[in-house]
Amino acid sequence: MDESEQAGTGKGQERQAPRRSDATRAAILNAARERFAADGYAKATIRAIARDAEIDPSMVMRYYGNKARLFAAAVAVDLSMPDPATIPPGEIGRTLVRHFLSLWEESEVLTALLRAAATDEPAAGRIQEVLREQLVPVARRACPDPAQAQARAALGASQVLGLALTRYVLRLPAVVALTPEEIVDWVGPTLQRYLTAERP
Amino acid sequence: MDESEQAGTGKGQERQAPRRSDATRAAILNAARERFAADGYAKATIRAIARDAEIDPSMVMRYYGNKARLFAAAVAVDLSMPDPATIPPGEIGRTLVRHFLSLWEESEVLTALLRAAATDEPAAGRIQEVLREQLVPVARRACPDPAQAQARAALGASQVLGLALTRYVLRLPAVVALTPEEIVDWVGPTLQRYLTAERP
DNA sequence: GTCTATAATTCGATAGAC
DNA sequence: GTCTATCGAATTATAGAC
Repeated sequence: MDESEQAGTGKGQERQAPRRSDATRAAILNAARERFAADGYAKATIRAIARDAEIDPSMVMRYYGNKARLFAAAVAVDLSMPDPATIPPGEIGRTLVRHFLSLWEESEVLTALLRAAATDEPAAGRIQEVLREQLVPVARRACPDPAQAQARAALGASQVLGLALTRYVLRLPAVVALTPEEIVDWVGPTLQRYLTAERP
Repeated sequence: MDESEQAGTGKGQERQAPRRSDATRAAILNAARERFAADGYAKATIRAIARDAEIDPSMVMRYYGNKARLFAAAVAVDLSMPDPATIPPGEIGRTLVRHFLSLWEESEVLTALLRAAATDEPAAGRIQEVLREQLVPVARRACPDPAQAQARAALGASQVLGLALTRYVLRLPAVVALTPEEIVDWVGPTLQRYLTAERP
């Protein structure tokens, strides 16, 4: 969260007195996340985001410059991946599935990023960065042959993103109907095998 | 392929003499598939599709009425799913993965449909139809408890669509780098388990 | 900081000449 | 069947008054 640049006229501001614009900026980001998650990058208009945030569209431009920068600010992602060393070896798959499910359900950031990535190349690039910086390291520590960590992380990403796609983006009824426990029971072993099993 | 309505002035046409417009219509559909696959529904403009097909944009409207109908015509999908009864029981997962890989690579129809579905609700609805009509029946015949066919098909769809998303839509380098053989070896057992294993 | 007005594009869709 | 011309709507983005 780096919303602390540009102090305008940088005169002495009270420590606990946030700038008047802070509330506005936060409202914009929240509205942007919702709209990007619901409509994707192209259909989420600055006008609609501003209407949701109950401000004037020109303020969005004033604070974030253009639509691409607003999107980038709205989808800053921290997966907070657990350290595989702290997980019982046989429970890595199930633990990761539980972690991902709570990530996707506690915020709309990931849904916004995934939906936008399907048609916006910069967003697809960000997903690639997130995987490389936050998922591959986990695979490297969890799998028996670190040289294969990239391939194993790729397979895991295909299953995790596929679950997210069908459940939160496409909302296929049969996938939405699955309970979190069913998902953990079925998909956990898949991740476990992709990350830790010997080569097939 | 039902491009055989509206014979214009329906006078006697030779059997083997296709209407002059047939070539144009086919060129439009091919260009539309490519553009929808590459750009998604919103960014694929009728103007760009017409330019690729080397015709006038107004012809697209004349033949297909509007953009939504053009898209529907361009993404008519037949998965040609094999009958599980003809597959060795232990090879169902691997056979299906091979089948899906060749489907996604021989045409851009599925990529176009998936990319559009992320931001266009009608397209997402079509994916749901395809799954219900063409994938669930396979699951019903392959799995031990037909009552669970929907859930098992949903899990399989999450993995298959996740693979397609990461490989053909997002083009994550680590997923693109996987060879078809590696994918069959790793993902085959996943589908096998989702479709045929006892409940976990 | 906030808002009005508008510039500059771009798109889907239509009308009509040939 | 094919093309020109254009309408009407929507968008991002900017300039400037208050």
